[in-house]
Amino acid sequence: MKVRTRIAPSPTGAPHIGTAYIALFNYAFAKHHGGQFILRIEDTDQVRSSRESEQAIFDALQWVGLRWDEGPDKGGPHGPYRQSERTAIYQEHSRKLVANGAAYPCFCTAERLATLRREQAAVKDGIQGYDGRCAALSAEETSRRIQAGEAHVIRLRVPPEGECVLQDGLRGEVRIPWNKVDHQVLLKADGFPTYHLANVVDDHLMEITHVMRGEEWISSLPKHVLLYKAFGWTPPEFFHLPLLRNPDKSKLSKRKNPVSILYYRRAGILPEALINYLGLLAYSFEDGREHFTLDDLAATFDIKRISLGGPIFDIQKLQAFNGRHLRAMPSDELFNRFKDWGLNEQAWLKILPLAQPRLNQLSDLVPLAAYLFADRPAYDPPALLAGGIEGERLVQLLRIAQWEIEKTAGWTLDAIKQIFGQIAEKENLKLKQLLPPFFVAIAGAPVSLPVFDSMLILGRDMTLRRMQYALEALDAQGFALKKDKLKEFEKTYRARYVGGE
RNA sequence: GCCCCCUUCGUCUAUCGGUCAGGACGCCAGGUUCUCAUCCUGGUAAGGUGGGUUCGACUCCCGCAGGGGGCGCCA
Repeated sequence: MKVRTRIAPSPTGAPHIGTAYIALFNYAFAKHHGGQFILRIEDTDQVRSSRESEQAIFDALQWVGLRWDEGPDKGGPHGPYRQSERTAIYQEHSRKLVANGAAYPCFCTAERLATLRREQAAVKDGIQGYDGRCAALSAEETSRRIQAGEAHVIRLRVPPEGECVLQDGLRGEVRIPWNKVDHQVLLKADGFPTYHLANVVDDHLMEITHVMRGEEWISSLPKHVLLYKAFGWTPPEFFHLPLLRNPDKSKLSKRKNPVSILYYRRAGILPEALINYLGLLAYSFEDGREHFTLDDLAATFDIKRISLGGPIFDIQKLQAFNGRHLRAMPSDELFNRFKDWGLNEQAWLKILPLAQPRLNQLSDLVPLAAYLFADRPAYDPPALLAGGIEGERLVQLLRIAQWEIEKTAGWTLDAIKQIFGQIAEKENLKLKQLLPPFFVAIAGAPVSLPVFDSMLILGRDMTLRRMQYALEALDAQGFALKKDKLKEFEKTYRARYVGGE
């Protein structure tokens, strides 16, 4: 049997470091067994998915050197590799499930479900999940309502009792009572599949033999094996890998850590160092070596050597490994790395028009532009407040800027101008009043090259990171929004910015 | 609240019942270096807890505790 593994990211937001981490093990396993590694884009969430983000995933995975054998950009015998282009396949499979009784149409509205959830939450010790109302509908009523054009989803029929016995390649047997498994929606009212249906159908059709994915999926494994069974398919082997964590041990999140692969690239992390570090998390070589390449990992990979405690993503150690790689390089190679990284003619040609009006001597240029090549610009935290905006207010403004920056479709000068123009307007500030702290956050000083152009040059991920650095600097001075206040504020923000644009 | 998973230095990990519990990052100290960094040497620091099983448990089993994940027409 030919080994086939896959990485199946969702193109929402920045390409996640966790994607590279899971992809790494899938890649290593496939290559170790002379098999194939497939990239599939899971863009069934029409609202959150974007082509821009998909492209960023391609770039990020390519950058770290995880080459896929089949994927949306290069095709293959089992395409299309983008789930949004496979809806007919899912619908057809969904029909099969309804026909053989493994699934059923459900007409319950979002409101009823919300009420149901609220009621269930109120009952202590109560059961959770769909109550199965539509599962009991007669065939006549069901078809009559469908004929009438009533909106409906397709739900998975789950055994009412008993236990689902699962096999996880790392943990062995896992048992989950069926009555704890929800009647999962498989096909949404818009005709798009949910993760569960699309994932199972695709993994089978794409002949995936080994599924290595995040541990967060283990509790939906019963649904997945049930689906394989309902289709009459042999399930692949499953391996649930431990999740990357923040220093506080929660699941790695962008609120607490930079998670964009592109940020690390911009910050000057070498792809081979990132791979080396990621491979060190949850995995160890039998011979104890700690410095290795992707090829080394693939050559010796043994999935049984994955350890199960969720590793904390430690940026400091990543930097230490990066430094070792960097220092070991011959100068000429290092020089080439700098050029690839962005210290090149192209970059200077972008910077020069901004710097030229400010030059008196040639020697002025590099100091003026230094912050564009830094990770964290150096400044005294109080400098952020010099513009006159009070600390807590500034925290709010930085947050708003982050949310708006994440939300915006393209990263262009116009988009950036619009973001800050809008913030100034909605917050009742002149741009001139709003911007000083942003100059400091981005450039490290209240005067610098134009800040919007700087953001454009730095890129979205690095811009976001500098907002985060500024928030940290403010936090150190006692200005921060605590968890609940932040949530509250985010609601206010949504109402003002997202609702009424 | 319910279900599932996990548990060795601060952090990443090694250990296939018998080890002075090893390595790496961090930190500390010393050496090299015009300074700093690098590099080298040394040090610091760990088996959550209570029961079993066993001649012997970090290692196997059970309870508890702690941590994490899941409980969406998100993935």
